[in-house]
Amino acid sequence: MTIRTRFAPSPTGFMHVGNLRTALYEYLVAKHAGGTFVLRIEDTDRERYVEGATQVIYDTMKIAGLEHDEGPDIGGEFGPYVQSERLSMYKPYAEQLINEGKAYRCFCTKERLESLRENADGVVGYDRHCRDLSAEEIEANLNAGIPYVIRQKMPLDGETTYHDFVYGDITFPNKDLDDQILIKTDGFPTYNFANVIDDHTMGITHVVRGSEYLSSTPKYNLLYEAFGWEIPTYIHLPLIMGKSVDEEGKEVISKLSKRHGSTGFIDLINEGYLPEAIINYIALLGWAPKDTREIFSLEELVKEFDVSGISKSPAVFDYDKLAWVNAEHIKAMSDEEFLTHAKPFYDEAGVDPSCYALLAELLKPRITKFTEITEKLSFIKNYGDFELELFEHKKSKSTLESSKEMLEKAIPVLEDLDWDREAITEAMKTLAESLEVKNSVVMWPVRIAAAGVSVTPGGCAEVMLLLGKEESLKRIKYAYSRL
RNA sequence: GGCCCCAUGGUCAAGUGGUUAAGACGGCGCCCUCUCACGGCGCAAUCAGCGGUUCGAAUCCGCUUGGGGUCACCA
Repeated sequence: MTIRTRFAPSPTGFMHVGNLRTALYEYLVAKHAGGTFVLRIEDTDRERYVEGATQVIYDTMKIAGLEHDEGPDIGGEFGPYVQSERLSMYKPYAEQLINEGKAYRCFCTKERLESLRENADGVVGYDRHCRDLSAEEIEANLNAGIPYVIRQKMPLDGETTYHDFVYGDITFPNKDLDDQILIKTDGFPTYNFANVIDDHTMGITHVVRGSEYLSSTPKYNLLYEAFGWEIPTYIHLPLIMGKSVDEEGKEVISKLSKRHGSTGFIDLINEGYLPEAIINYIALLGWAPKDTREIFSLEELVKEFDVSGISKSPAVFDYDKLAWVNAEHIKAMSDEEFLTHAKPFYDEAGVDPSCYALLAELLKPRITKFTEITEKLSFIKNYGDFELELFEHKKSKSTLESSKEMLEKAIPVLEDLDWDREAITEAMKTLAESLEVKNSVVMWPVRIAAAGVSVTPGGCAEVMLLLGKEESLKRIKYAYSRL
């Protein structure tokens, strides 16, 4: 039997990383076993419909690399894959249940249900008022055109146990199960009902979803049983949590949501995180490989993923670790790949194309996100009357006096030099040697004079290479004049 | 509040009766070094508590505590 999993998002226009992580695991569960990954759009809530939101889902899946085998855009033999196009098929299933005495029409008004809740101490469900209406009453209500919903008859006693692949056996008392609504007044199915019908008719074998569904799963199973359908394998995932601070300034941990900052996939991308790094990181939230490896490509995850590595406890989303994973992916890039990402920032910083190779080498170990390039290279365009104290550096044995002397000696040397890395470095070392001082005594002031800032991505030779011979000498002479 | 789930350092986590309780992020220190990184080395930091079971518990059981989830004509 081939494994079939599905990702069933609602088109809200926003792909939360929690949803993406669920999609990723669904993809991995299927692909690791050579199975099929299905995309289904759950758009039954007409009030929440957002224009273009479905496209956001396609785009996100594509950027993330989670390509589905069946879906609204590419078809498949179990279509349609958009719930709103399947609307006509749900009600007959519910009516079948009514005929078999497993479901019933409920004519209660919303007002009645609300008052039911208001009068209760705690939170209680429906009082099953319409469960045993007589045939005459039903007939009369129907003839009077009173709107109704269809509810499932839950067993009144006993308990329901189901097995989850990661949480094991879970048992619920049946009396706590509400007579859930299957079909709404408007004739549309509820999410839970449509889900079961769709999963079954689409041949889904493994239901992978967040653990917030743990407590509604018995209801799903009772539905499968009512129809006599085979119950799928359940794989519930630990929740992704976020840290935030409440009104009293206390740190609280709760299900990751918008209040925790950038939690949308696109937000993260805009902040400079790589899709593959995000995928890599969220794969590690709630799952651990058999060895201690942490950096994976999607293909490698498919190969290494194993359901037994999924943990049960919630995981807090850690931006620091995400940043580290991102940096690791950057370091592993080829120069060509690095350039395609860095190019926009190079253009902004005013980088000469002849420096691309050098920059790849300099920047790869120095940046966590590509967006940091702008700041790292700002010295190329910006140069002014920086504080002369920058020339003083205790460890490098550099002082204002020594700096003045070193620049004076370095200028003529630099002037008739072939402008390449080896030459510059060697010349500076030779100069230091001839003056019987440490390398740093000459290199420090030269670098500071050229860059105008104390922190640069590279040493004096690299900085001057990025600036070019003319600009470098111009700056150094100017700095010398200020001393 | 009822029900369900969870519980190893600040965070992610390995561990399935006998280990000096891995590893990673972050933090701190040292080395390398013309700055910053990278890299290398090292340090601090964890089995929530209490009872059992056992020759022996992070590992099994119970209770307590703590955390989370869920209780819609939303998905």
